[in-house]
Amino acid sequence: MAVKNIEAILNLLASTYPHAHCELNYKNPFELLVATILSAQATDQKVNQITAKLFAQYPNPSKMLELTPSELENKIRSIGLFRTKAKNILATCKLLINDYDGEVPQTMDQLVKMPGVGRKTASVVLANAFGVPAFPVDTHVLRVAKRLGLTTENNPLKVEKDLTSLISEKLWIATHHRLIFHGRRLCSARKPQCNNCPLAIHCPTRGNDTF
DNA sequence: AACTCGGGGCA
DNA sequence: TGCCCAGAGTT
Repeated sequence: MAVKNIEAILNLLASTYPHAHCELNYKNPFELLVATILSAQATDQKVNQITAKLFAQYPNPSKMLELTPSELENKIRSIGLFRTKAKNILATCKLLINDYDGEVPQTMDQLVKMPGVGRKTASVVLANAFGVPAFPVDTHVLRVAKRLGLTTENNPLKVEKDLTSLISEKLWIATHHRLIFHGRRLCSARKPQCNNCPLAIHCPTRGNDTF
């Protein structure tokens, strides 16, 4: 789809959020993969306070597999969905060791086969850990992109197609992070602060919080 | 498309 | 208190 103000919107996002970045703490692709699995429906802040201790003791798949499911559950219990996430993380570690020599693969097809890894998580790992062009679409991106008129779709994959065709490849991950920051600060799900929004002049839905 | 998982965040 | 959530998987 064509968006007349796309350049202006991208420039305003860049100037408003010049330092937007991945807020998950990690030192290697494996840590980012685990942290991103943990981040589903949880804040990066909560994930970081868990992974700080976890990664110090279990920095790779084989170390992580020294933990039983219930032991790992107890270490991540302070965030939600802990049983599912513990099971998925351990299953993913086994897959990494069995099929990838303990390394994190660098393609979307391989990553989304991992338990607990969907397209959003895979995109985060590809873009942030490997510099592979990818555009993670989460609920913030979904909501903000739709409000800004960058897409009319509701399906995350279709939204991703719209955004990646609309925006130059080298700006994908930066724009992703800027949309996240914007979605948390001003363009929140409830009561968006359109009065203080520097993008309002270009926003077709400004003042309308029903999107 | 509509569930389920789940403790935390926030009104 | 009672919603909703920085997704993914199953039905």
